Amino acid sequence: MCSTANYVLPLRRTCEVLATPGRLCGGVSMSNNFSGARSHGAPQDTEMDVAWQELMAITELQEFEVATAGSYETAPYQTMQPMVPMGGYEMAQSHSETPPAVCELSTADTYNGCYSQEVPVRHRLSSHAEAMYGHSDSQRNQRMHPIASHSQPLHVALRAQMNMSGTNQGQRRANAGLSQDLHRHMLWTTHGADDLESDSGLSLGSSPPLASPDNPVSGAPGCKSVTYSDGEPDSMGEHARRAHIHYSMDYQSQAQSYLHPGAQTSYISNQPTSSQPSAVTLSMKQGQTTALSNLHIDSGESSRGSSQYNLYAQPQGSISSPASISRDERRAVSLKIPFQMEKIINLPVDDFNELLTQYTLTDTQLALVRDIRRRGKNKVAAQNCRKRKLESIIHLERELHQLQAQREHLAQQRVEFKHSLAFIKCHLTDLYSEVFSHLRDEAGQPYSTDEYALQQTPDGKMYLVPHATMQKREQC
DNA sequence: CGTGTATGTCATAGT
DNA sequence: ATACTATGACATACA
Repeated sequence: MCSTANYVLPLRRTCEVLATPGRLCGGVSMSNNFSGARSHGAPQDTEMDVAWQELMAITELQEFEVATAGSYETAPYQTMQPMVPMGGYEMAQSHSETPPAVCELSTADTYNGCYSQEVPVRHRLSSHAEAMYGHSDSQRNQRMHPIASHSQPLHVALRAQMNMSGTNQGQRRANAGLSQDLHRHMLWTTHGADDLESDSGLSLGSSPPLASPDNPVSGAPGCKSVTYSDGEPDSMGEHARRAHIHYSMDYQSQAQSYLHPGAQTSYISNQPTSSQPSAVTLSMKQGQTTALSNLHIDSGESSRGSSQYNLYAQPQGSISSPASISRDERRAVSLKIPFQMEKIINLPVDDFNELLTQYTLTDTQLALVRDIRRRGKNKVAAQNCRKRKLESIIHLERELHQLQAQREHLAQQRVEFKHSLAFIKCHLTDLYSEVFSHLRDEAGQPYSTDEYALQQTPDGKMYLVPHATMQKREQC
């Protein structure tokens, strides 16, 4: 067993730091943080390493080391501005894993300067982050309009997402699309409908196909083989669509008359002449925009979509005045559903059922009404779902930016700590040399740093220890 | 004509 | 069991 008493060299007091012979008291301005400091020929280097290890034992620094070593940064955000050097330190120094051997920072001015700038720098960092990402507190608390302030990254993210799903889509469309089309084709063939509805608006399972105006109800009410298709020629060309304008006008004026009784359209010509298509079309657009405004939850939406068709030969690019009614509305008209679409969709279920009891509806009508309700609710749900999705993307982007700013801040702190540590090491070296220079042996001669080293015990006492003894002790 | 976006619809799981 | 909601996937219109 090795004991301290065996190798402690009694020291004659040669300076004020020696309170008792053979021991140095903690009067020296050495911190206990460096209690493990020892000397092996080159005392500075070894002690520095120990001190360095202790400092790096700080959790935050370790974590930062890991984070830095991970190099997980994403390419799109590599363009962040370089870290702002702290005080008089250069960034190049921050990447030097080996502390400077020569203390160039051993002036109090430099040391103080290192921290005196911390607050301003933090402020600068914060401002920098806000400038980069627009994340002032006021903005954080305010609901962002999608695409407004993050249009580019949002679109990038969205595109990425859509592309991802699109890839999947492409694979599925080959199969699912084929099977669905086949399914539809069989359905329509079965029901004798030659007017294929090319989009997915056809209810495949929830209700039977119904009659269309083009294909007048081939069966009596309740006949399961009829279809409520509006006969919308989805698959026909624009020319063919325009050929249906006459029919559509009558059809929709009828829709206006009792689907939206509150928006009677005196401007609608029940018998539009082919010589006045433009004027009639314009009137229809305006009237329907008003009449249908209640149907669309999100008033900002255009009429685009698979179930709303532009039958009125709108000039290309003019989408500001949606001029179509939904397919379900036309279906409702064709089956003479005596309710407003808005009521069908938005009434509470009890009121809705009560409404149904007030009329005698055929199974076909009933099925259509329920499908209209389901589709209407689902449409709103889809709109909300997409809004949430966008907001979620925005939130994640914001979080990403905040984390990047935090990372940058931690990098700054790391630079600060490194330089502080370098300074402390230099200061420690100076103190060590100073203390050692004051020590004298019994003959009044100074101790050689090659033969002795100062060592501090955990209780703060300082000992002058021969190197040979220390080596033995290490072997114990 | 190909591509991206917006929207409606369906299917399905969960509430 | 029924109605409703949420969401992925698909289809379509449009720019």
